[in-house]
Amino acid sequence: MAIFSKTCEYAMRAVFYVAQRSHEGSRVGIKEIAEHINSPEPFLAKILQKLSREGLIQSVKGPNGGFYFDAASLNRPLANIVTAVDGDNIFTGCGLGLTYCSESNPCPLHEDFKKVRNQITHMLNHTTIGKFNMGLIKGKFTLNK
Amino acid sequence: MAIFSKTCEYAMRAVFYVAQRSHEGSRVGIKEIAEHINSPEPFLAKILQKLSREGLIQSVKGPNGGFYFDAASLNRPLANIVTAVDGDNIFTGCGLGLTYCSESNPCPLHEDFKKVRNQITHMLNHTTIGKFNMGLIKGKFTLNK
DNA sequence: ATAATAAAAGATAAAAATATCTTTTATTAT
DNA sequence: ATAATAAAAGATATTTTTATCTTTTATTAT
Repeated sequence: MAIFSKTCEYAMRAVFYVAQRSHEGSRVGIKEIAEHINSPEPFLAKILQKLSREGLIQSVKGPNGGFYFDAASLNRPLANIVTAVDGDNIFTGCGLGLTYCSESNPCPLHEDFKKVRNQITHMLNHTTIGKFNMGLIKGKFTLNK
Repeated sequence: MAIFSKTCEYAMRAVFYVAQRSHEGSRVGIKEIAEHINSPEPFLAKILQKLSREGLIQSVKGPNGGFYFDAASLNRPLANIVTAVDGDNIFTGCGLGLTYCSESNPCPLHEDFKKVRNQITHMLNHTTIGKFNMGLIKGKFTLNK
């Protein structure tokens, strides 16, 4: 069991890949994205459709079409993507799955778990979609396998 | 999507409840546990059976039987429970789900994600199964809903 | 206008996680 | 020994997540 769902992992990897290609001035088709991030193509299509509907990623149909990010979108935090595909439970939920748990009425793990959530929140809010463009272009990172 | 699976949430809540009752000198049946932590009884049974097989929780069959923790088990870290039910992906896995990702060949999120994992690892290793017994007995915490 | 391209949408399928039910085995008290 | 109790084990069912397939719609180039 991983921290993020498969859906979310694919979404994050796809977003990083599309961001890099957008930075280079290209649009990129589903097939190419799926190949480069090693995800099932039709499943990824569904994920990107959702992001597209929410305006988090841009797309155009037809020849030379594909997905891309405009300048504003490249500066959005990864947190937006995670929320869109997985909801906000990871930012706010109780570690023991208790609904009563809150700052004023904490569960046993609350204080420790809060630190974990804060770390996740910080990470996802401070990672912009375009943050790794240079590293990806330079081949410092890869997103497949 | 929560950090831990439902299975794992139930396991942790159950363990805390049984620990408290063990501290009081009682064994406790599946039905009572399930009621107090608000989990489906037969599903919880499977989870506890697994923990029992691995020697992480003690049990006796028959009248006056039930689950309990011996002194040694009360001092085990919660991490053992999590590993038993969910594996060790949460302690070691990559945030983007990449298998190549490692300290020497990191993915883009590696450094930030490492902090998250370390926080989780620390929390689960420093929380013993019996840690909240007093808080639970005094009614400072509850484990249902 | 037409053909080609690629995303969007809708319907369906497979796998995994979650949940339930039934039978068996071990233990205790009588 | 017998009856009662409670966990263990095995088989089955449901739900959610993950994955696929087909049809439609929009865009571009000719």
